[in-house]
Parts: sequence; C-alpha cells; structure tokens
Amino acid sequence: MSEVRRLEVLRAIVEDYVHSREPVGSKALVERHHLGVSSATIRNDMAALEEEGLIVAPHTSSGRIPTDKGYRLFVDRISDVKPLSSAERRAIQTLLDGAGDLDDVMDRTVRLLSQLTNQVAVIQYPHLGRAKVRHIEFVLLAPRQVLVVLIADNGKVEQRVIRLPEDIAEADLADLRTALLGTLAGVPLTEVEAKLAAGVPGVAAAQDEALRTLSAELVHLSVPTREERILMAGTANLARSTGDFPLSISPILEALEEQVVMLRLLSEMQLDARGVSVKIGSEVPYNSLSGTSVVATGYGPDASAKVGVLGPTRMDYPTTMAAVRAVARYLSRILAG
Amino acid sequence: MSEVRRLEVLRAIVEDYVHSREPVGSKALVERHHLGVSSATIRNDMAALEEEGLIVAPHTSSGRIPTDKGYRLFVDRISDVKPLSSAERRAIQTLLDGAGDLDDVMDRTVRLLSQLTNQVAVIQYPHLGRAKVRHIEFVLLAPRQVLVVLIADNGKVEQRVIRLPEDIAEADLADLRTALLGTLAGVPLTEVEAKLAAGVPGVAAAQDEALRTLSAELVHLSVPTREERILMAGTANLARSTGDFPLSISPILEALEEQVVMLRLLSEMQLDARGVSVKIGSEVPYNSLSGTSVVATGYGPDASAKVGVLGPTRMDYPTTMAAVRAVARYLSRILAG
DNA sequence: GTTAGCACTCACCGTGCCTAAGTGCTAAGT
DNA sequence: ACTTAGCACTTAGGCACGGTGAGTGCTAAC
Repeated sequence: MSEVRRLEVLRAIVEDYVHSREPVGSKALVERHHLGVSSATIRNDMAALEEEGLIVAPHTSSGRIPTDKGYRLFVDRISDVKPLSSAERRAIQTLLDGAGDLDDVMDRTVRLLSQLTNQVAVIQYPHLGRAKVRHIEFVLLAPRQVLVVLIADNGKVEQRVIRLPEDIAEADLADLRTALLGTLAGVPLTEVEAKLAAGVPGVAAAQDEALRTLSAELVHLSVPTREERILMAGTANLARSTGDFPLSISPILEALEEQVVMLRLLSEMQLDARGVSVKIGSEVPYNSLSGTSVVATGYGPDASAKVGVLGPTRMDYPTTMAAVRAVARYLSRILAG
Repeated sequence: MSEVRRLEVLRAIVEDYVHSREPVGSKALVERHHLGVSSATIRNDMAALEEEGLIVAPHTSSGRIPTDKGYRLFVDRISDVKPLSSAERRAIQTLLDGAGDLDDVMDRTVRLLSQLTNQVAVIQYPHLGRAKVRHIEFVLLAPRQVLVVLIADNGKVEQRVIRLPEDIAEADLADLRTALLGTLAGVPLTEVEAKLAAGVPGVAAAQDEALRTLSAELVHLSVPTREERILMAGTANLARSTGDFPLSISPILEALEEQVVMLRLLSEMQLDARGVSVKIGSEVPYNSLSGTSVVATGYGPDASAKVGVLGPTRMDYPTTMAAVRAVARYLSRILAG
C-alpha cells in the first residue's frame, strides 16, 4: 500500500467530488482515472484514508467524500495553483483598466472576482496606513452648521456635517481652520488625538467652545472609518448552490451583511508561502459559516487589506486560489500606478 | 350574494393565507372568522371571486390563494394601514437618533427597516437636487497628481485623484483654483458644464492644458454619482422564506446587486394617496423578480429619493406599508434637522 | 501487496393504498 | 333570491412495500 498512491487516490476523490457533487466510489474511480490497479486495491486505500480521517462515507454503503482535513491536505500538499486561462487574464485586464476612482475600482474588482469564481467575493477597503494630515477645510453651511473636511496625504477624504453649540462668523471659522491646520499639518492620523490634547495655540478665548467641538470631530474623522468597510458581490451564487450547504444559507447571508464579522474574519487570515490563505469548513471561526470555506489574500503596497471569496467547502480550490491571487495582483498594480 | 360579504371573504382569505402559507378552504374560513354564514355559502362566494380572477385554487381540490389581482384589490380597497406598535416606534426612534453622518444614517435606516418587516430593505441616497457649487479644492499630492474636491452647498462632497499631463507648481494650481472657483461659485451643479464651456477668465495661457484636465474632472464630479446608489439589508430574509418564491432566489439576489435595476425599479414607483407605492407580483416590471412585491415611498424634502422593501407576493401588506411609511417619516425628519 | 469474488447494507424509486381536506352541484329551506 | 345541508367526486400527501443498484468489507487465492 504505497504512500504516494494513497495521496493520488485522495486527490482523485477530491477532484471527482468537487465537480460531480456526489460521493465517489472505488469502481468509478478506477474508470475515470487510470491508476494502474483494481477497485479492490482502491478500497483498501480508501479504508486507510478513512482511518486517518481524510474521507468519510455519508451512509454505510455509499462512496466517500473528503473531510475538512482531507481538503486541507489536498490544498497544502497535493494541488498546484492552476494558471488562469488567457480569456480570464484578458477579462481581468479589460475590466479593471477601464476603472475610475477608488470606489469604482473596488466595485469592479469584487464583481469580477465573484464572476471568475462563481462564488461570493468580498473585499476590504485599503488601509490608510501611515497617512498624515494634509488639509483641513471648514465650510459654513448654515449659521451653526459646519462641514468638516479632513484630507490625508494619500488622497483619502473624510467629511461630515456637524452642528456648533452657538453661531460663529465666517472669519472666526477661517481663523480656527488656520490654527488647527497649523497644529495638525503633517501629523499622522493616528496621532491627531494626542496632538490636539496638547493644545492649539493662537485661538481667541471666545472661540473655545467651537474649537472643542471641531477638534472632537477631527479626532473622529481621523479614526479610519470607511477603510474599515467591506464590499461584496455574487451572493446569488450562494443561492444557486443550495445543497452544498448543510443548513440554510440565511445565516451565511446574515454574516456577510455584518461588516464586523467579515472584517474580523479577513483580518485573521494569515498568508501562507504561496501568497494565499485558505480556511476550510470547521477552520472558519464562526458557527454561522459552517460548511463554508474562505480563500483570501492581501493586496496593496503592504498587502494589509484583504480580498477573497467565500464558498461551499466543496469548492475548486486550485482555480479559486489562482483567481484570487491574480485579481489581487492586478489590483495592487492599479492602486500603485 | 352580497357584495360586501364577498370582499370580506377576500380579506379573510388574504389574511389567513399570509400568515399560514397554506391555501385556505371554506370550512376553515367560517371557523376562524365569525362570518354569520355556513361554509356552503362561502363556497359560492369563493366561486364568484375565482370567476373574477381574484383567487385561484392551486389544485383541483384544495383551498384558494389570492392572485396578484386579489392582493391588489385587498391593498387598494380593503386593508387599512396598521398603526405601529409602540415598541416599534421606540425602536425606530432610539436607533435613528443615535446616528452620525449621512452614511451612518442610511446604513442604520436600511437595517432597521429590514428588521421591522422581515424583508429585504432597499434605500436610495438622497438626490443632490438644486445644489450649487460652494467650494473647490485642489490638493497637490505628487508632481502630477492632484486631488480634486468639489463641495456643494447642501453638504455633499465629491472627490477624486487625477493625473495631470505635465508638472505644475503649487502656486499655479492655487491660481487655477481661484479662477475656477470665481467662475463656478454659486452655480447649480447641473450647469457646471455649460458655464465652463463659456470660458474661464484670468488663466495664464501656459496653464491651458492643466485647466482643461481639471475642468473635465469638475464636470465629472458635478454629475451625481453617489446619489445614484442604493443600499440594502436583510437578504437573509429572502433565504429564510424559500418556498414563497416560485423558482430560486438567486435571480432575485442578482437583481438586488444590480444597482441599475433597483434604481430604475424605485424610480418607477408612483406614490398613491396614502403616501406609499405598492407593486404586486406581475406588476413588478422585471421577470427575474417574479413572485415578489415591492413596497416603497419617498423621503427627504421633496420625497424624491426612495426607500422601501422587497418581499414575496405573499406578504403582510398593511404592516409592511406602515413600517415603510414610518421609517421614511423619521428619516425625513432627521435629514431636515 | 494485489486481486477476484461474494455476501451484505442501504439510499432511492416506483407502486399501490388510504386518508383528510376541499370542492361543485343539487335539492330543500327561508 | 339567497342560503344551507348533504353528497359524490377529486387529489395531495403520507405510508408501507419491494426491487434495484451502487458501494462496501472481508476472505481467500495469486
């Protein structure tokens, strides 16, 4: 009972099961793959694989299907990342090259990835990183209503309308802006709060109340908000492959809508040597996502923001991993350009 | 065979069917509602209602279920909009009062509505309306990279990073900003393009190339983009009520992800006298949405932006209509405040 | 270590049967 | 002119039954 053939059998089981959705038996296996042995031998191998917990038989007398552990071994040791077809490469290029601003790029990317993989795609907005304050703008919209705009040196703009406790003159507001900009220009966003707490010179005492309100808002804007958001696409693919999921798909949809859950999930993905991270079935740390696997990778200058797909455990890992990796690379290139 | 009792029978059928999911028969009807007649009489009424196309029997011998036409009559003539429970009113108030900026308000609103109705909620960003240019900002990020910011007097900010054809000095960029702001300040967004085409005075000939690039971008930003976007929540509710939908729910999820489709759908909803718009089953103008109904209404100062829910034809219309209307009112109040 | 053969298990499918719910219709009652 | 009781009729859905086929484990021979 050779070690290598047993792995070969596991690979064959995974591949057949992934594309037929049905438990695969020893006889079917020798027919479809030309392993040079008979079905009885395969049966022995299968018994050994089952012993190791790599495959299971759903019913006493039916073919075997891979366990999470089986998929894990397949992904780690057996499979190669498939190269994309040239048609796919072209699709990526043409779609992403036509993109406009950041929102547009993100939207196109996530849709593209869901189409390539026939799965749900998720993407996290890129991090602000070590961005610094570049500009501050206050716009008086109404007597006590001010639009506060914070522009970072990486091109990110955060804005919000707030109310002041009392009326303020346009000129006073301009003075406040000058004073605050003087204090904050070039300061990393992460240090805005500390810097403001240390005091803002050159502000008339009469404007103290307004200063406090505006400062509080600047602190608020300097905490990454939009960046902590994810986009998704292709939820229809979930519904299309019902039956791949043990229970209903509604808890999955709920988790997907819960940004916080997805953000934590993505942040827990550690890239492996091949540049992708795969969590399979029970490895996914949320009960509501049982029966699903996640394939993700980082993108952008420091690969800190994540992009990936979520699908049934029974998924074509090599192809999916290839698609995720390729899309992330194109995306990084575009963002760098 | 009195006219009023027939309508009463229709109402009873709709109400029973909506909350039991099962075809309702004549006997069950007389038991649950105290209509003062026997089941045989109800059978005659039912036959008449079926003749009019208001109800149908799925199988030769089973209870009746309402047709789209039946629901329509129910919504138009029989049902009253239910008042919300005080718990619901409180939920709306506490949730929306804690909201921050516009994005946050929208997000909370759409989640709230989906929870109240147990349906998929959709909301369209408010229109810019007759907003005018209030401010323009150019920020030099790199030798040829400029962040263009356009601020409208209603507080909306649009921004984008663009590349210039050649290097530009900080001072020259400031001059360009002054010139463009002089030309555009107070101009309605819809007329930005025409105004720029008429010429911008006070720009050195050397900056002509840069002026052209920047102007083009301002035109681009002045066309509403973000406003033409919708948010949704509660897709898990779709999956939970499988069986209410004739086919799969995946075409529905596809349509929901297709912003363009949803925008057109919402824009086609005409408010009726009661301030809500209802499209039932086949009245919804998209094949992929067969078996669904949409309940929507307008919100904001001119009620031009829409908010609503999408669910199975078999839906509790009175309650849903009440929830949609209530949420839209609170939302309008918050945006106005 | 591999193979052939064999007895065994069980999901799946079609069949037939029965029941419960519901209907339409007719004839009698108000 | 309605309403009602009664009755014959229809049919979805549940249940038992048996046959089939794919697949297994095991044993004995190669």
